[in-house]
Amino acid sequence: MGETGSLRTTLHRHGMRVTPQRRLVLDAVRELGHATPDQVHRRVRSTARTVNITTIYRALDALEDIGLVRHTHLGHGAPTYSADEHEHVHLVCHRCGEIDEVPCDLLDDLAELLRRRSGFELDATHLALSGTCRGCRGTDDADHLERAVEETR
Amino acid sequence: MGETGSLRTTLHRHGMRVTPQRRLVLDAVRELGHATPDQVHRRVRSTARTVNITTIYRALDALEDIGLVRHTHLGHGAPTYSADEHEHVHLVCHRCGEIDEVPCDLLDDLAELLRRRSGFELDATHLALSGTCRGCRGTDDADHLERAVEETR
DNA sequence: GTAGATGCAAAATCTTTGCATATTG
DNA sequence: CAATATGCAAAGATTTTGCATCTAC
Repeated sequence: MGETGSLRTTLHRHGMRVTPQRRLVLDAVRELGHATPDQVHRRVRSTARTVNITTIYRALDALEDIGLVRHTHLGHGAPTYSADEHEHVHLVCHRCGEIDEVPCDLLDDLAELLRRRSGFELDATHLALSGTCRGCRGTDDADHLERAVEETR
Repeated sequence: MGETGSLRTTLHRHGMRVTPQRRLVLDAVRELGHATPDQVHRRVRSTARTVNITTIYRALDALEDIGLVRHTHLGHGAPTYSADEHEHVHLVCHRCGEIDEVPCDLLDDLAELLRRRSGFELDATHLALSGTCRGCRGTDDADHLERAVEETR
């Protein structure tokens, strides 16, 4: 009842209604960790066949408005949604596409720096950092090196 | 001839050809700082009316392949491309959409941390950090506070 | 009962692809 | 001349909108 209570009260506080579709969407997001609207749709459909993709988009928007889910852009494609409580920073390898997750508090120092320097309040729970993962580093370094050397002369 | 030389040699090294369209696209990206394919298209069109949006996409891909431009996802919409030399971190306000830019080296410590911890080589030049800008912090904080208080009881 | 949500179909975006033609090296 | 790039039209993919119907409260 805890989870449900949270959804119900949070929706009500914003003058929104509790519907089975919204419950299912929130459940799907929580179960999937992070997922695109399409993935959420598929998940929801496995329980309720008739739910339309339009409803998924609208439910995700609604849940995001009230702060129960967030979205992040992990790569080229569609945004991925995740539950509010599912907090971590994504490390996206631009080479192989692999996504690693690390705790948000690794960014505490940076957050403090940005706050002081620019008055910017970093939201580390939204974050995707791109770079090269351990596995790809060997090859990638070689590539860059070759290019850099040729470039210099 | 420096700029042009770089484009020419870099393209050639990858077995690609120098075309007016590619030059214009690269120029546009450099002039615009960061821009969506559509914005690049408009810019290029102001000089060469007939250049097709398809060509913009292909040119951006080509230039990205050879490392002269990169793209970042700043928000919901289209990716924005920027020139390789145009390095900075974007601070994207999820409230008002404003984009601030700060030097990459603010992330040096974090990069070192991630390298040691996860073997991940952070590419700070690709980066968009989301959060709340100074201007929006007042309102946003109030919002969160209200919500947090109600949530707790 | 009424405001708000859903489903469906259609439109709007954004991006990619196929192919004939044109251009670069 | 041969390999590549471009333009155009059409197809794909993703997301949004309009509207009639339905549902939560």
